[in-house]
Amino acid sequence: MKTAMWWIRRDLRLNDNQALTVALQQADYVLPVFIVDPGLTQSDYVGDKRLAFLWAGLRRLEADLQARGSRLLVLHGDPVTELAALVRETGATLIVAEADVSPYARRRDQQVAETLPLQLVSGLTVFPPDAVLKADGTPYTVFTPFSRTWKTMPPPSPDSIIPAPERIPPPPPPPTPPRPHTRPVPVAPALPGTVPFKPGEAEARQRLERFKNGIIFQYGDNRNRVDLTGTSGLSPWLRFGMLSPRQAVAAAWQAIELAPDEPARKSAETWLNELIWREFYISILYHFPQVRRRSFRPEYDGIEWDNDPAAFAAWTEGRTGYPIVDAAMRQLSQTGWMHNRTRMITASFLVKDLLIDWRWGERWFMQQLVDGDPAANNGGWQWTAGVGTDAAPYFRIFNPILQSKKFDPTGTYIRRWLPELAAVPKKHIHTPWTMPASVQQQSGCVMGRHYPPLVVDHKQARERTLAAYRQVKK
DNA sequence: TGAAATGTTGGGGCG
DNA sequence: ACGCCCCAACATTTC
Repeated sequence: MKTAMWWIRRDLRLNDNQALTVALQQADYVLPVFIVDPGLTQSDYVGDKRLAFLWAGLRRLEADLQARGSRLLVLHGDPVTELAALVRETGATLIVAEADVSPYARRRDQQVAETLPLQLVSGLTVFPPDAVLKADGTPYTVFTPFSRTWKTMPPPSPDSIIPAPERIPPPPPPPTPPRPHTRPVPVAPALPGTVPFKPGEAEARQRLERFKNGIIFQYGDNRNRVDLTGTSGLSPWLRFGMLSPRQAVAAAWQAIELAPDEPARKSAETWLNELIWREFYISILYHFPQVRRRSFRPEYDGIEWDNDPAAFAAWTEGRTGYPIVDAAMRQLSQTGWMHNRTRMITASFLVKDLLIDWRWGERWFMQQLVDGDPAANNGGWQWTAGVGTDAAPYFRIFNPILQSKKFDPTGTYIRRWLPELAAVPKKHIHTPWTMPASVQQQSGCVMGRHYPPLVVDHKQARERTLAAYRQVKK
């Protein structure tokens, strides 16, 4: 009788799980195992909020496994060592895992595969990165042609989504007692009260269903409005595979077909495009792993950044004096999530107003975001900084005041995250420094006392950045 | 998935 | 009546 391990990494789901399916097909017993790898949990690019979501997600997965006659084994340590020991103890002849693309994950899996029977299975994306290539066999570096080819490939239909197995047969108890370092999921700092994410695939499916039947049809108009619920909000679940990309894409196609009118159809297509952006950046990280450390266009690594630690602290703590930036940075540190539009605004502000290396911002986002994903986060930052694939031209600089007026027209978002501005009149909400002294008194928001002065003047900052970028251009 | 600077046009006030 | 100027509104170019 054959035992396979299902090595869980970022596929915390029983539905539509290709790795689990392969393990069940190829063995009589399946042993689900998660390894708490200090190389990951103690990285500079990880933070409490994402870890807490992961631990809570594992507990949920454990319950789902127990309902199917199985259990979750959680090991702590180096994956190569732990898996080798576990193979010895259980006599497992196969380890199945969903392939991952980050340089760390690929190095790790390569080491495991040198000595152990590791089989990697697709599932992180709808199509594996090797399957979406230009006619000459090289990878795309521009989004639009990538998405065109991607869309010509057969989409996942609703009935191709693999249902959760009814039973996952556990291996017979091992002859030796469990090793002492086989411990349960770390009792993590519970999710801070303000982090609004309930882990698990049931929650993910519910949210997808709700989104698919309503919000998606106004996505085109509302997705950029930071004061509305216009986005899917599914990123934390996608990040840990509590929702499979195939499930998301199948839902998008369904919505496209069921759309009542043309604008609704366009809206659903726009959301599908966002899912394709995710696949694009995963493909970029796979084919160009060096982007993790360097700009995709290396000439831009010659930029003379200002990198002022005080300015960086003002940015991280949400006290730049620009309300839209500060509101977003507080939303991030309080909830572990930020609206996509404000991700662009705050990123542009760090790079092009403060002239701070985009990697500083990339790291901070990874430390704060529950949905922090190396590929998408890196791609987004390089895009904003104008140093990446298909990037915004370097001279495309967001004006934080105009962006604020456009995408938070009533100031609702600002007031939600910056209570000190709650009573500031609409006229001044995007530019509180323009309040006359009497209005400052009335609204209980005195500049310099209740709210900080501007850390930089946008107009001057813009000129400085254009000069710095021009410098390396020539 | 930008914004600022510069150019063009045309209506209206006014001498 | 007419030309001049101002400037809003829009278009184009530039960063």
